[in-house]
Formats: sequence, structure tokens, C-alpha cells
Amino acid sequence: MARITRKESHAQTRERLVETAYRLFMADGYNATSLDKVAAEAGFSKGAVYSNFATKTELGLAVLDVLHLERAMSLAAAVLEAETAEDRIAGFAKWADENIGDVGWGALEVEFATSNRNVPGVNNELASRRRLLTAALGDLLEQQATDLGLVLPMPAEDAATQLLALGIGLGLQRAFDPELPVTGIVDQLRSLLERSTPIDPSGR
Amino acid sequence: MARITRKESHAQTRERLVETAYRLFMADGYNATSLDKVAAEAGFSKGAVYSNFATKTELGLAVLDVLHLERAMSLAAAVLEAETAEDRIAGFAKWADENIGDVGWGALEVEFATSNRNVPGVNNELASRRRLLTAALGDLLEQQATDLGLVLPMPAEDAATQLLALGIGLGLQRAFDPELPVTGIVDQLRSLLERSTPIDPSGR
DNA sequence: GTCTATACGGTGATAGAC
DNA sequence: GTCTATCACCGTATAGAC
Repeated sequence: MARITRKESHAQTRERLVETAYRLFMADGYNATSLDKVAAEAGFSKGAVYSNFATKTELGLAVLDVLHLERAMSLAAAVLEAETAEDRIAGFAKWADENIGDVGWGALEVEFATSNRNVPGVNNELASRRRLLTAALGDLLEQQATDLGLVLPMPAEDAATQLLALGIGLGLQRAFDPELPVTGIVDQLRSLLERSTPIDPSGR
Repeated sequence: MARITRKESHAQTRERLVETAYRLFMADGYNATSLDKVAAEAGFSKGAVYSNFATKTELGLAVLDVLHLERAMSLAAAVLEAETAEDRIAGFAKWADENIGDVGWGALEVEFATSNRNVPGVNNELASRRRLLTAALGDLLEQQATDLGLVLPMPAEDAATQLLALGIGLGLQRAFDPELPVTGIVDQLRSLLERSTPIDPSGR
């Protein structure tokens, strides 16, 4: 009974630390949040953090993984549950407003990336995460276009890259200027669809 | 003769500090560059920084001002010296490749913004700089469109906001994944022009 | 008034006790 | 594995030299 408690308790400690760091990083930022604060808020000492994560950077990567999974699932849910093309755009618009409009997300994402850009190995970690996200977004786009009987005006991955870049740029600027509207990205998506051509069943 | 030396020397010190900080911030990042290093590299003590700038944040804002002016001028030059529409797009493409492709710029811009997002007053400073940049870019767009006899498919300022966001997003992702191509922003600009309509001389 | 010298609180990281 | 003690370093602040 107590045999698996060790590993379980370790995982629980790790999970609680990530969860606490997630909340604090989003609220106050990555650099402004000290490991001492994270540990104290989670009910541990700073040493507990270092027994679970080699560096603050690794804790940050773990937080980003949770964040990415969470947002990717909510985006997929928002789009996949709609039926008509307009409903899907509306679902995307709602998701964009709630998520890209969320000041904390974009800010945390880029603060971490830039603050760790000289840390060895981190760039590769972030690059692989970006490719994963872009591929997933591209698949979603392509699938949606196919469902609607459309052919995108450019490779789905390129469209995904541009939408992601636009989302990052808009979300980031909103971090210090909340008046900036997020609607631009919805316009872009709409324009992407308008520039799409109907699928030719003959294949050519 | 030595009467103006005081103010001049002060201005020179300030200029040299900004210049040194510019170089180090771009190369190593904002957080990774200590004020001690900036001062030493410029040939001063750390206190000299403090006598010219109240905080590290203010030094960062001064660096950003120099950076913005520099890039805005180079963009205007790249676009305005061209004659034909295609030459202007080519000029923009070259500028985008050299500047948005520059890893340091986007990274510094957003690292500073996010790392200081809780510092009182900084958000307003950055927001006003963003509005200035957006307005200038919008004017440039509108002027170019008019010269080419085109009407943009959206307000010039909205187009500028989207292009700026896209540039930030692309430049930032290139900071940790240099393989990502910058061509997306040129495609966007081209698409913007393609969706423009000829000016109707009748006014309606 | 501008710069140097020095000090303070707090940070990420490390070593060793339990 | 977690905690305490400790380190080097950072941004900030002050006192004093010139």
C-alpha cells in the first residue's frame, strides 16, 4: 500500500509545483516570480523545487507543456463542435477572444522564450514545441477546409504559421495595450477562407 | 569653451551608455545583461548609469527609442526609393528579411515588454510607442496604396496593426527557431494589395 | 552635479544534514 | 527527497570625491 506512495507523492509534489508556478507565472510573469514564492505557495521549501526540476527554466518548460495542451484542446473543442462554416468561425472568434485576448498567455510564452534564449538546449525545446503546435493547427485548418469543400490558397502549414505568428503578435501587444482588438485574427481567417477555391472533384 | 562641457559630457555619457546597452541587449538579451556589464563596457561605473537613468527600465526605453527610429527610417527608405509596385514589395521583402529576420530585434522588444509588464507606467509608455509605430506604418501603407491607385480592403491602421503583429510574431519565433522563413509577411502584404480595389475617380 | 565606492535586500543555484 | 545554510550575483540605494 505504501509501496507506490513514494513515486505517487513525488508526482503529486511535482504536479502541485507546476500548478502553482502556472498560476503565478500567468499572473505576475516569469521573471517576477521567484522560486521561493512558488515553493512557499505550494507548501514546500525552495529545495523541493530543485529536487524536481534542475533549473527554473525546466519548471517553465513544464508549465508551458500544461498550458499548450490546455489551449490546444479548448481550440479543437471550440471548432469541432460547430457544424456550419460560419459557426466554426464564430467558435474560433470566441476562442481567440478568450485566449489570445488573455493577457497572461502571450506574455508568459514570449517572456519565457526570450529570457531563456541563451540557455543551451532551450531553443531546440521551444522550436520543437512550435513545430508541433504549427503542425496541429495546420491539420485542423486543412481538415476544416476539406469539410467545407475548400482548398486553401497556400499550404496549410504556412497558413498555420501565419495565424500563429499573428496570434502571438496580437496577444503580446495586448499585454501592454489592452485596448488593441483581437478581431484582426478573425479577419485573417475569414480572408483565408474567402481566398480558398472549391474542391474540383475531377481532380484537375 | 569649457562652459558647455558639463552638459555635453553628460549627454555624451548618456549616449555612450545607450549605445553600449543597445549592443549588449541585442546580443545577449535584456535580463541577461547586467547594468554592471553595460557600465564597464562603456568605461563607467554602475553608478554612472544610475545618474543618467532612474532604473534599468528607463535605460531599456531609451534603447528602444533609438531602435525604433533606426528601423522606421530604414523601412521608409527601402520603400520610398522604389518606383514600381513590384519594386516596392521587393524593397519591403529585403527590409523584412534583414530586420524581422534579425533575431535580436523582436526578442529584445518583447523581452523588455513582458519583463516590465508590472512596472508602473511602462505599459503606457510602450502602448504610446506602439500607437506611434502603427500610425506611421499605416500612413506609409495608405500613401503607397494611393500612389499605386489602390484602395485598401480595410482601414490602413488595421492593416498596419496586423502587419506589425505578424512581424512581431514571426520575428519572435525566429528568435528560437531560425529556420522559420520570414516570407509569410511578404505574402500578407501582397495579399493585401491583391484584395485592394482600384480607386474610383468618380468618388463612389 | 556627475561619477566612484560601497552596502543592502533578494535571486537562482549548490552542498550537506536529516 | 526535502529542508537549511550558504554562495555569487543582480538591481537599487546612499555617501562622498572631484
